[in-house]
Amino acid sequence: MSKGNKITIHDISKALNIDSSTVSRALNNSPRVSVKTREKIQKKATELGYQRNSLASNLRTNRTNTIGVIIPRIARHFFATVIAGIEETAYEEGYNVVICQSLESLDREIKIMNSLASNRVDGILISTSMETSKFDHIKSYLENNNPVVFIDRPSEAFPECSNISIDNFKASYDATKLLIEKGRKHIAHFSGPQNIGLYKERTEGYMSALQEHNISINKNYIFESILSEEDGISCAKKLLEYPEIDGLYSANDTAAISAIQYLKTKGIQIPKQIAVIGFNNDPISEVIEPSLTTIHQPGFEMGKLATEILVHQIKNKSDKGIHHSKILVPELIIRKSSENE
Amino acid sequence: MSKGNKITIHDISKALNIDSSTVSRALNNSPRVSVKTREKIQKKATELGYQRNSLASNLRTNRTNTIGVIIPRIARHFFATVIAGIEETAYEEGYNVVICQSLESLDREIKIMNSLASNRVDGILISTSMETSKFDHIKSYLENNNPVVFIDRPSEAFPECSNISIDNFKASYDATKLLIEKGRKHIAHFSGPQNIGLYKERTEGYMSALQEHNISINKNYIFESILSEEDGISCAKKLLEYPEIDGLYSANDTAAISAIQYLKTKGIQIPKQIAVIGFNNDPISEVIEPSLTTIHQPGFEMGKLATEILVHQIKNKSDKGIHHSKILVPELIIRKSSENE
DNA sequence: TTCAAAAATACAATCGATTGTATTTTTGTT
DNA sequence: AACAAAAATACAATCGATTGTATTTTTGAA
Repeated sequence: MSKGNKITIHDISKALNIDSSTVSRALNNSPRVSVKTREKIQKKATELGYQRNSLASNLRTNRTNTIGVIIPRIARHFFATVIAGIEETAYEEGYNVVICQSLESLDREIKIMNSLASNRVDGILISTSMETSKFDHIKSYLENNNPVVFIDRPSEAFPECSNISIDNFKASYDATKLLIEKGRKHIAHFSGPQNIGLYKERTEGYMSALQEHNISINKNYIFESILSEEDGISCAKKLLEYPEIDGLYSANDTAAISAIQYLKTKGIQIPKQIAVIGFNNDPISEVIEPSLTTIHQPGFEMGKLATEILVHQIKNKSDKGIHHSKILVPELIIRKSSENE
Repeated sequence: MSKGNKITIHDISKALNIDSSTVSRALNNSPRVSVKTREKIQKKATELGYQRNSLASNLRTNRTNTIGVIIPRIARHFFATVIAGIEETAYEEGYNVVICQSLESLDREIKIMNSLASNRVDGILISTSMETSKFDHIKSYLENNNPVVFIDRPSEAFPECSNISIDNFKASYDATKLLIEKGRKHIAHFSGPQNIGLYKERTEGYMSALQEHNISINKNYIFESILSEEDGISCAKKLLEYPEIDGLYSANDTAAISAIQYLKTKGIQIPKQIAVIGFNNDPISEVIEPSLTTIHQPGFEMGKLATEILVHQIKNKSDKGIHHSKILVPELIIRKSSENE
């Protein structure tokens, strides 16, 4: 037993002189096995330390009861909440979850996708990497009749797939509007890579709010980067070249926070001189001083919703081709960094 | 092809009129297949969109090239860095990684363990949950001749297993000593569950530093909890009942940070009135004001090291029973919360 | 040209569980 | 007691890939 030779149903079968098919059925609580035999078999199974070999089972049944999840980075607060939502729903529905991080690399994303496919997960939830502009890997997975649901970063490439996202335009519009209402006239924007729809929408929301309030758009006030901590600092440096700037809307918290810290070292008073709004509601945003006004994305619900849709598609393969996309509404959380005391 | 009927080696075999064994060997680049046939087969494979069924392959070979990882919570900064280290080494060595979070629940930990075992992962890296005081699930996994390496929360229950941990005693001792050297006389301690070795060691380090500096230990100054955000606040409340307290060493950053925030609302000046040191070097610790003196654990290296050992054990099953435990040295990061200006 | 050695390929069993069908046993009715 | 129906169990094929052994083909030296 402790020799590492794993116990199989055939071992139980031999030990009790009962056919392995009956053993299999007994262990799966099939009504085709009498209660008496079933109990005998289950007792022997625990006695021998039997543990089902899922590889064999999944191979035979052609199902793994497993959902693959591909996200850029598990350490990011937003994605951590998405995962929590995914796991909650998945476990309720009896599915296992395999979490993989692409680290924003297309190459890794492709490798992960192949690995999940070859391990025959029943479906995939994906938030594509920043580098993902080709979709061949997703296309070929879909062509094998596997369901995919996109989270947070929707893909126009597959109209038959569901997208769970938020209204980035509106969130950005509202954030920028708040700054305008607070009397800010020269509002800068830290924007993300414009090839990613989500960041493009955020920039558009910003611009639209300015326009509708008759503030002309100054391209010099828009600083594009991948919004890392370092980018926040270097963009803040550039921002200081325009002393008239009195407001900043950053497309994520990371850059907003490092910018605030840098600006404070330069003696700039936040929010008095420059009011700041971020995006994501990272835990740090509540702790930094001044606390950061930001936009909360309902990550947990997004995860739940995406999983519900995916599970539905797994269970009803015929439903393929019908998308159930949802655009959720994020919430503007007003803290001190945007207020005039 | 797009009907969802996955292509197998037998489809390729029929299409080319070559035996499936040769197809299998060709796809695995076996030298037993001539270059000419191999290329023909590989061409046809891509043409048909073939993708290896890992379930079948793993069942046959009795290896999955996969490492299971069980940790309490992926969202915690320390564990996120551990995972980064694990993934880096694992991928270098050609292993996949399955990450699972127990959410500090023994029940979930057991379920995950069974699932990983039944999916026949080649080995498991585990940081046990706070609730884990029985080890039957680990024992039975080990008895099946599978390797396990413990990370961060070592287990004395299995002397044959490797533990990768840090010197919690020394780290705590050093932190407390720093507070003493800064002239603090009445130092409180937020301690974690004492049934967990790691937290016990931290408390002992604290006590030992006091003793060696001839400061008597006041049990009232030790506040035990699971060190959540809420615990930080409630312990801080209790701490205020002892106005003489002028120093605080918390066994994690989370509690230290929420305590600081609470104390600030009560008009307490940090570090002037109470100097604070945390544990973990969470990203927030750098941002909070005053920035938090804390202890950095080398999570990335711990992950790498643990994975190296596990992979070694997987490859050399005979090595079982020889442990290669390592105790790494954490680093005290001195910031403002412990300084006298 | 012949033939043994080497190279290439084919055959067939196997991994462990599932499941449709066939067979045996039990049950209950007359 | 006889027998059909129902219940319980056994038989055997299968999922897709791997691998030891057997067979066929090719190569090259005599």
